[in-house]
Amino acid sequence: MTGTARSPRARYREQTRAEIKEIALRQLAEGGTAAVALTRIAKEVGLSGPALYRYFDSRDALLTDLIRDAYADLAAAVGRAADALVPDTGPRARLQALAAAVRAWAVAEPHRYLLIQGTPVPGYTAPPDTLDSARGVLGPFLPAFADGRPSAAVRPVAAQMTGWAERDAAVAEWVRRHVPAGAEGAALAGAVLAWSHLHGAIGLEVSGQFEGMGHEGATLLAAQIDSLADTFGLA
Amino acid sequence: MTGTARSPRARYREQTRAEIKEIALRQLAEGGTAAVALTRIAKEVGLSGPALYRYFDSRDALLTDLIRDAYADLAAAVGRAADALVPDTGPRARLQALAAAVRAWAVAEPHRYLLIQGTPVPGYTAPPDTLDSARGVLGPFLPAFADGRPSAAVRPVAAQMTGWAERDAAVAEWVRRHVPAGAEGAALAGAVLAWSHLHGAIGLEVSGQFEGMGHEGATLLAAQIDSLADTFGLA
DNA sequence: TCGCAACAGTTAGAGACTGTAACTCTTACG
DNA sequence: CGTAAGAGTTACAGTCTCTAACTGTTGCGA
Repeated sequence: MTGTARSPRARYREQTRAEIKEIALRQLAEGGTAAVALTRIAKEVGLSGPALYRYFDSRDALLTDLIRDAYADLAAAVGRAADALVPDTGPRARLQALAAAVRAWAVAEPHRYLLIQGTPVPGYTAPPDTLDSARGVLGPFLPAFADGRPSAAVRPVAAQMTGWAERDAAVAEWVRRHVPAGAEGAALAGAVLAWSHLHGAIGLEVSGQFEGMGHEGATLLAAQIDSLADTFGLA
Repeated sequence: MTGTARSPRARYREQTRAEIKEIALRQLAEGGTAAVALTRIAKEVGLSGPALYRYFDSRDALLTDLIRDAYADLAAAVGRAADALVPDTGPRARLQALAAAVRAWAVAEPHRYLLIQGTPVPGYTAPPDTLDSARGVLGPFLPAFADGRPSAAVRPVAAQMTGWAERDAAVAEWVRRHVPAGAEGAALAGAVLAWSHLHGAIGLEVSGQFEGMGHEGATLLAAQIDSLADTFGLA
């Protein structure tokens, strides 16, 4: 690996950065984004205030790093779930497994999920690599739709997605890494729809809007994913 | 109406509160929740700092008020859309119209939508009347599912919803106001699923995650709602 | 081996913000 | 018309981000 162990100084630096992030995550879990305060982190790590600016350009930079980490972590979780599937898993079961993996990650670390999905923090500091990160999460979903036959309801989406893949070479290349040629539109549409379903069901659950009702979460998401599989005629 | 004009003092008070909220909304639109600052509001309204605490107990109280207003506004928009439907509108068309109304409101005022759907602000200060507010938005969706036949995919959700309605009298009463008896489970399931679909598609669009792709938003939501109508066998 | 540049850390402080305390002026109303 | 409630004020304590200017340390090349 690159960057793991260079000079002793660089190693120490990485270690301190990691410690800062760890404390920031704890604060995030305890009080949301607003509770992440550099001064308090500094106190906890035994440094005095401005020293943290040696490690992060600003509070926003720290949060951005946290966001990137969360995306990577989620993508890894999804990837692990995909790898754990037995080879002859049907597309429907694959979909359910991947969706469950996303939800499990989100429920286990709600604050980190909210960090990803909520409005970033200040204005719209959408980092440019957000799209790539989303691709990392969504990639394993693509193959499930390779043999899908989109119903009339979602065919307009598939058409738009085909157009997108034709215009954007990077996207086309990404899709082609997961899916045989010819199925780009359907696969993309399926992935985006899956994303939207995940965002809806998990977002509601994680922001605690399912308090009164006998908590389902898993049931709701499973139902939506099952419907999605129906919509694409998956086996 | 009650509370419109009482004493001259009370009237002035209401006026000032309204002015404060107006400025707060502008700040919200310009820089997100973090940009709403009492001191700057005070400066703009011509008062000096702590005077605002005569009108709002705290910054959070102000934001909570903004959230309540946003919910009420959205519910009103949905209600208006429902009232505008011609009497013999089919359930599928009704669903599409209501969903489009929600999306239109959200796209017109993204910051207010994010205020509603995102993590409130600090921790989880979920106001107790959030559920009622959500009901106000969701109520008009219920009748669309009165004659619905949930598919196997969503039947587990309907079952859970039936159980919920049996346990929670307030919910049961609310549902019964919109839907004939016997259809509670299906109607509730449809409404919650619709909510989740809306949350997913609109949330992604409003947080700007659809940048690269040929912007759809409306297409995606329409497709999801159409699928939902399929799932419930709506005409 | 030594010198110095890059690095890690410090204190001091400016500026924005939330919220409290103590006080004064004004006005509605009994 | 006297007074209590309300609207507003200044002063201030405390938290936070971030900059400036300075000091101590370390590792690396000459």
